[in-house]
Amino acid sequence: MDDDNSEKASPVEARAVESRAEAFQGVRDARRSEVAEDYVELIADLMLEQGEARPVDIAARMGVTPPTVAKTLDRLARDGLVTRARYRSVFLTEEGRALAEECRHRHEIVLRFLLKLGLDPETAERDAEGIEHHVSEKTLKLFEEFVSGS
Amino acid sequence: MDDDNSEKASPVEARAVESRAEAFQGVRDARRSEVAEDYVELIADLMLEQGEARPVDIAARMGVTPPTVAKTLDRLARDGLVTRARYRSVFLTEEGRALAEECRHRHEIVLRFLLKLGLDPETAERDAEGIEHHVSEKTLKLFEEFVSGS
DNA sequence: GTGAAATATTAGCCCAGTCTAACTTTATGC
DNA sequence: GCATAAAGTTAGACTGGGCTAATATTTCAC
Repeated sequence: MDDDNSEKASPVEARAVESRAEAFQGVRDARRSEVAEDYVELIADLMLEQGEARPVDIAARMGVTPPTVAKTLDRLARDGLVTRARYRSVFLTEEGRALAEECRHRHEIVLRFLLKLGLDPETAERDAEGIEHHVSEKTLKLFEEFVSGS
Repeated sequence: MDDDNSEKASPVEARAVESRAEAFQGVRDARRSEVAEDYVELIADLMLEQGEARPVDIAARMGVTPPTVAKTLDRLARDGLVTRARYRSVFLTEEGRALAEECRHRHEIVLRFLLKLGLDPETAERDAEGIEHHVSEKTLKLFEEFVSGS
């Protein structure tokens, strides 16, 4: 594979290694914010549907237990995405609303893209949920073009 | 939004909630195995390139520190994906090789798909890294068709 | 073959995200 | 309006995945 086959890395190789490492770094960063994005998106949905976002409903839709929701909401509050009062529903801050809107938009595009590609709605929804957090702006743009194109 | 606007959920709504919860559950499952997949894929690459996979090289390419690699490798060994001896390179088990091959295949398809869509190689590599773990068999099939088609 | 450099490991810390069990508060039915 | 049910919280545990600092081992140059 190498021109020298030993461990003295060429500058070109070093650059490739670095770039690869950055890619993984990026994926890890995305992972960290995934849960937060899922929550704010869901909270926005619930507020639309029911006028408020109750932890018990968040738990049901996320498929986790209420204590997990509580801990996560504390973190979101700490990070300025939601406001909450004990034993009350949770609400989005301005920042939270903005993030939710951005996520909804991204989710929408990815979903429509998958559907246009010919995927069944059920699978499209599942895959979109996982994919949406890992799609760069450039890719999203291409997805958008593909959806509206022809 | 609702026909009744109260909290007594209809069976249809209950089904939707359940389905949503399962989707998130699936994403969480995928997240759990992502790191393992990245490691076995990388180990396979390194063995091809250099004949062996050393922790120090894994660390460099993953963009993490050697202790993190050590801990992860222990987990992979526990899960039967790699074998290792102290102070020695790591090797894939049969199961690990199979997983690596499957990942390589998936990665390849996702990457080629993104490139065909018109994405630049750098971004395509980054996005593929994140997306590949969240693509269902059905979607992969569609990607494959898209790549070979026309 | 020995000493320095490179590599690998261990110990110990942190945070996120999940859980169960136990407890508190709020909401509801009668 | 009170008892009970529902919802929310707290406490405590576990796992994964990251880190730094310190230690152990191997490799390599000479």
